[in-house]
Amino acid sequence: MTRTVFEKSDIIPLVAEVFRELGYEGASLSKITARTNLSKGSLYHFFPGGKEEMAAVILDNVDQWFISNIFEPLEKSEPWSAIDHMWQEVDTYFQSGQRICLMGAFALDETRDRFTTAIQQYFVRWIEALSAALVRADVPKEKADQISEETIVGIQGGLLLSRALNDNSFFERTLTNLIQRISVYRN
Amino acid sequence: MTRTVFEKSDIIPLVAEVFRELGYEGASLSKITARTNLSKGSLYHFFPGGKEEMAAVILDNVDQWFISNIFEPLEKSEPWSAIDHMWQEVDTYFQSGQRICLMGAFALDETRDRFTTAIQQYFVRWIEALSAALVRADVPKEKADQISEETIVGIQGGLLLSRALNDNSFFERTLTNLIQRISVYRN
DNA sequence: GTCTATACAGTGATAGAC
DNA sequence: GTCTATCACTGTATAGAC
Repeated sequence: MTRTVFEKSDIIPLVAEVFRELGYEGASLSKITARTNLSKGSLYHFFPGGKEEMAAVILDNVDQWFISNIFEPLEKSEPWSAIDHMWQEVDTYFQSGQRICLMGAFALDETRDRFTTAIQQYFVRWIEALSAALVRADVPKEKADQISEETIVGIQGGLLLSRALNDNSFFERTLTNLIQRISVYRN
Repeated sequence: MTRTVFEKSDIIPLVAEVFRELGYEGASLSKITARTNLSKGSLYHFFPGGKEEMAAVILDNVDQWFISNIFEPLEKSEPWSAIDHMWQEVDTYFQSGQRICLMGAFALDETRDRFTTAIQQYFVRWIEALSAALVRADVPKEKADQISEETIVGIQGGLLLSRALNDNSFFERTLTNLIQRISVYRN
């Protein structure tokens, strides 16, 4: 019998999706085994620290993705092209609002206290990277900080309400408004 | 031995706080018995439907509170005084960002699917009530809808980030910005 | 590296005494 | 209306065969 052998990197996105859909407490090992087609034994081979390690690795993975695809461009590339790029990446990453933000979801219950620094760093870096880009685009620092915070607030709030209302168009509408609002500072 | 006899209405806020802190899955009956000083037997006396009924009753309670204190004023009172009143109530209800929104938290995992209509109705009514107030304040309907959505998005996103960053000042800052933004339409 | 079998604490829920 | 005792089940985690 042929058996598909998985690498850890193949499993992570599968497990991530379970956490995303069910939350930390809701993502039971049985749900995870069902989704990955891996037994508990195998899961513990990859993640000796169990469920908590799985979540930690996944959060790190999410963070790395955002660093590569969003934060570093904001920090290094030409500001407005990086910002334009951010909107595209955000829209596809969150699947137009059908996918939630794991960092945000974990922040809303006591799961936050397990992963305090990971969650905090993610949002701090996002806000600071966007603000820095705006500053490089000649927006005054104080104003840039404010717009950046409002933008990340808008993205997270938009994702939440998109799910709460079960309305796919809601997140798109939120993004459109945010883009319009930030574009005022374009020359 | 004197025993304090509880009424259902006394228990609800205690149980609500457990759900708020731990989420639906995290709020185990043992945590709830500990917080209420009531045995499982007593809890099932008040809530024969168990945990799901507890959450449903609590969500209904939250909804009723918002209807009385925020939605109806927005729908009936002088628009700008109702909106001013909303900001005050929101700030104290969410304890300047230290308390999360149960409706929002439940929306972010599969708990949403247990309470779809309750969550949906809450946010729909809030958005529509605020928009209606703005329309009565002579803001064009389309613009009013947009501002209203942006405002509720801002409140929810602000609550989320306030917790994620563990920064009490964040929610206050968000509220200040939202108030400033909406006040542009004041005459 | 994958599995099955198992341990054992905790889960939501019920029965029945007081 | 409150409790204790107990239920069946699921939770995370581990041991050890292959």
